Amino acid sequence: MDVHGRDLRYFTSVAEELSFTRAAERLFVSQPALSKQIRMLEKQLGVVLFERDRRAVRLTAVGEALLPHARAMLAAWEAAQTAVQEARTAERHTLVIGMSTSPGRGLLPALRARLDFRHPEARPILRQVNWADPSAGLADGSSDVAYVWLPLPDEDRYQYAVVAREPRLVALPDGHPLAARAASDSEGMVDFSDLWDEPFLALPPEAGPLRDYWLALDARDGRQPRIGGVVASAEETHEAVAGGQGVALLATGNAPLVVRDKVIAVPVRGISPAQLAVAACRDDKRTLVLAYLAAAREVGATTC
Amino acid sequence: MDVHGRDLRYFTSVAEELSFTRAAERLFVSQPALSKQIRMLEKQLGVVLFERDRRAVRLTAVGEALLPHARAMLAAWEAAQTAVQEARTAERHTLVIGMSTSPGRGLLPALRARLDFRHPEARPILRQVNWADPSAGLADGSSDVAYVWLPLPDEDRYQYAVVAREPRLVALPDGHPLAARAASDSEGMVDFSDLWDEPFLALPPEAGPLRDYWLALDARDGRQPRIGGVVASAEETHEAVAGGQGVALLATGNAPLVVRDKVIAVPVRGISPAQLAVAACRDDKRTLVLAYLAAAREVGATTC
DNA sequence: CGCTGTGATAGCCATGAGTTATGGACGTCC
DNA sequence: GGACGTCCATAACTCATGGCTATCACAGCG
Repeated sequence: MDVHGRDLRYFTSVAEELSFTRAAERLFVSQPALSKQIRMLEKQLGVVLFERDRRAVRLTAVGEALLPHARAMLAAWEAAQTAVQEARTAERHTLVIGMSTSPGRGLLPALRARLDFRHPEARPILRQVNWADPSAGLADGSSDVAYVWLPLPDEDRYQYAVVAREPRLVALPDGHPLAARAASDSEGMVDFSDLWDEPFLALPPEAGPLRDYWLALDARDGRQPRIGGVVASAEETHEAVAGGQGVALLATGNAPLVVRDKVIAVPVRGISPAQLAVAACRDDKRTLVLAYLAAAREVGATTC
Repeated sequence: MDVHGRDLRYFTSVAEELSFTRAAERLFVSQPALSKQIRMLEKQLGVVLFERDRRAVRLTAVGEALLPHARAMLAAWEAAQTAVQEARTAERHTLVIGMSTSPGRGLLPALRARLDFRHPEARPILRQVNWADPSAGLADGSSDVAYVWLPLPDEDRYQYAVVAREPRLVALPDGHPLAARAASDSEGMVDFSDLWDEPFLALPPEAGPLRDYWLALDARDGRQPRIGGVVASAEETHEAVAGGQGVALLATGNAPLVVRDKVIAVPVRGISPAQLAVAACRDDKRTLVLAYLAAAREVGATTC
């Protein structure tokens, strides 16, 4: 039914040398082994491939018919092997970088430059992941490294480096009463306690602890937040805030993505700053991944 | 180094089914066997071909790269097999008919018709063989059946059927004294004893007993013949006789090939008639060979 | 909770591909 | 003409491999 590639190699060698002994030493096997294999091949095909005269070995018509096919298959296998190796190195040099929204803040070019310097062969690929996955693709392996907001669910499964630490703002419709209150504040801020009764836009439930974090559950003294809607992208957030469905906490660096038209953002007193990190799976020891994390640590040291 | 075709089959099956279990039953092997083989293939190539998630199996980028090559090789093997089978049937239907000179006497068409009747698929091929080989290619296997003159060297190696039995003539230059003697003979013949001292044209030494036969050694009472030259074809014989190098014995049916211009042929008294046979190797039991011999026997029964 | 379906693992066995040693048929050389 | 060398085939053995069954671990589902 099938052939072993080896048998084809043996066959072509004997066909080229027209001698079992010489072919055997060219193939680095013993002559009886070669004889036997050729016999097995002939038996399998039900034909005679070589005419073993006392003094000479020569191809039969059938052998002649097989030879070009055998050569073609061997060449095809060579090609297949190189294709596999190429795919493998391409894969080794590819780094899939997951992110929810563009991390901005000049982070991507800064890290890219550091990666390029150490690993010019690297081929980083940027990948947008829905906000519903707080690990930005790490959890299901679709990203090698990712820009994530802390805290991560299952945080001990990951290794990470914080690259930005920024106060959180609240996004409001521009006519909102709290906007005026902030304007009258000495620092232009609002207290989070003033937001307790506001309807909030939340991440999808799958986001787990991250959803809680952006609702600032820990700063509510045990009170349940009112959920005004679920959003899974900057665009949705803008629309929902402008439409009066609720307010939403934002990292400072993300404000430009949401603040326009009828939406403003105001700093909030009494909640912890947001932390953006570059993360990877804890057990991932691949060179490029570690290099990207190292770059993140360097950049993080200067920006935080 | 090489692959077993089976592994490629297994690989493509799993790639198509994206399930080891289903692929295994499609391949009529157990699921563990399939798992193991795929692992071995991956180990051999040093790459991961499938990503086995708990719930799903999918091709890696490397697997994707291998798949088309694997398919191509399987297709190539299919093609190779059909090529071999075609060559085999072509070979089975081919009958190489060896002959020294054209046997003439209407034998070829008569036998051809009988062969066609029984085996319309047969593809007889006529092959001219030098007179130096009295077996007309049977000895070295280059002919399957052959028109030969008896006696054959190693006669027990062959099976044969006599298809013509004819008096032998002697070819002479037209001015030769024996031509006149024959003309005055009551039966228009010469006695072989009259030829004892003539120079004879002989077959090459390799022809063995056949050379002796056409020198009619047995009718010389122990006297050695004088050899006027060596000939290996009808054309050479004509030239040599016409040129006076010597005389030569001929089968009646072959006379037309030699007798023209300055060469005549005269019946000889005192030597046995020539016997033309169709022969094959004794141990050759192939259908077409036996059929041709049977046809020869039928035709021989009517002509002898 | 147990049931089902999937892939991996373990242990067993037959086969297959390799080895060395040897045999038989020719050529060749002294 | 006998000794030897060459070449392919055969024999006997070893060990890896490909197959099997039985079983486990885990996820999804009723």
